[in-house]
Amino acid sequence: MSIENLPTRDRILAACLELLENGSNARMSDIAKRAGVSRQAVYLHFGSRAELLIETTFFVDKLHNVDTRLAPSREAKTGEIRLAAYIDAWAAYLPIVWPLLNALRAMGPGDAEAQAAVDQRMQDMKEGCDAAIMALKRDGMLSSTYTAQQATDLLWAVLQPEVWHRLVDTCGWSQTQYADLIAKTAGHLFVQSD
Amino acid sequence: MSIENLPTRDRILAACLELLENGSNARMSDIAKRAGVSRQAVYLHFGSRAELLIETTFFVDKLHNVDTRLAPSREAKTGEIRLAAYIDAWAAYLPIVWPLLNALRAMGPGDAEAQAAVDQRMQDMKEGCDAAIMALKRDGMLSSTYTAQQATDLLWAVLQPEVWHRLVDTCGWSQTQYADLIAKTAGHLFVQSD
DNA sequence: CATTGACTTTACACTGTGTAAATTGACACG
DNA sequence: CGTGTCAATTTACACAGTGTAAAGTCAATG
Repeated sequence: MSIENLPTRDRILAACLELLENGSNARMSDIAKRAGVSRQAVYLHFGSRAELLIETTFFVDKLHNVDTRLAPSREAKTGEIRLAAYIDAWAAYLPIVWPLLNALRAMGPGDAEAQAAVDQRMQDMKEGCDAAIMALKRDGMLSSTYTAQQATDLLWAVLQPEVWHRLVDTCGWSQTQYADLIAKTAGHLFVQSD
Repeated sequence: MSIENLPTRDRILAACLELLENGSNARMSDIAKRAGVSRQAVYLHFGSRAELLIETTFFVDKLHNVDTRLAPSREAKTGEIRLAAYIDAWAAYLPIVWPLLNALRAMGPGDAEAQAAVDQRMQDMKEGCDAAIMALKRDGMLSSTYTAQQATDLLWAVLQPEVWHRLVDTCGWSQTQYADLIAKTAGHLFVQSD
């Protein structure tokens, strides 16, 4: 559709994204073909496949107004609401980034650049976890079961994309089931039940 | 050490395992070199790299008496004990299989054989989750928060190797911290607190 | 008209997997 | 003793995919 008329660089990014979302093979030549451009042209814009994939993650972020999605969490009055809102936002974001994170991971440990990009994403996500847990703590609503550290780590670990993928893809959970049940679980684990 | 004197096939398996555990590159030629054998000899015993990796998982299973480890869980009197014992066994097993699962995953979606092997492992693990949850239910000790289905899925998802890896490797949890905290969490989530 | 920039075409180097075939050496069997 | 056979070796090659290099095209701009 709108994939035409775009500047070449964006057309390549869009093509890359599209192929990954389809689960199709996304070799450099596939992406080039899809973008209607020669394979070499791709290297004119991106130094390597890893770089292209990484740029595509930023592309998709922009495309979906990622930071807007975090507003409800940031503006939450209570820790409890913040936690729920954060999980909600992340859950909605997961199906969008999954193909990219997956492709980056699939580049294997050989590609340090790709690995680092994934780790960075995860680290960013952890900040959100930390903020939510801290908000809970501030409210005196953090369950005494765990230290704040542990709670953050645990929440973060449970929110790993692979967990989402297994639940949705293998267990057949719907997107809303995932979001609801994880939110419920996090509440159960981390929110002080008086 | 004992890597010598073994029949060639086992020497190859041991070499493969050793390299993966080291986190070294485990290309076919690396493995062959390590085993003190020509690269072609490896193909004499294993049809492909995927096959070699898969056989190595079985090799490592035997090496660590995997089924013995599950005895405490199987013989548990109560569901609560069964759950704890199962998590314990799995937690101890994780650092052992991790390098292999990782290598198999790293073969990418292109290699269906490798993917299937990982999925099979995960499916086997899920049976353990199911058994534990069912034992809890039988005892009338399954928390009413989730259906048995949901509990099984959730437990299974939390026990994903990637979760373990992130907690231990990125968050710096010790092996025992992981085992204890996950057990505690599972207990908290799934065991009826009267 | 000349230059510049974006892209194309063609060609090649490199890595890693997997296949094929001829060769060697040891051991076992008649 | 010879003969097979089995395991492994050596050498060679095909193939996919990434990345590099260089020359050529074509349109827009000054």
